[in-house]
Amino acid sequence: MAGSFFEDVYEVVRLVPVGRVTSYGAIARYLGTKNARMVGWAMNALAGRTDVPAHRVVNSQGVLSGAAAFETGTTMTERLMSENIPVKNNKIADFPKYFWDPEKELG
DNA sequence: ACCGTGACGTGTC
DNA sequence: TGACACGCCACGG
Repeated sequence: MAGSFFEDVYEVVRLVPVGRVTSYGAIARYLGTKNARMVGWAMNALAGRTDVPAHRVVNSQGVLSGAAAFETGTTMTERLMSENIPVKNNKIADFPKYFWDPEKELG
């Protein structure tokens, strides 16, 4: 599958269940890289695409650090809210409750 | 092959 | 708590 690092990232993001979120660092560790920035960078290249649920990826604190990359500054928040994920001030409330760890869930 | 860039993470002050 | 510095590495030019 490893066509490229980006594709691997996208594939993991697609595996995130509705109503759940994961973090850049979690994806980075799952893919074996030590740099979460690579994941963030891959997500940046995703701007405008709808075939990957980019809104389900936040930073380690549950903050929607990539909200600015969406259509509007509130698009990411609204998408999460529509999936029953509470967002307050660009941050997910009860983040640990909705966190989905690929390494733990997928193995 | 070198350089700049970057939706992060963690440790320190 | 909050702000800052540094490490990490894939990709395009």
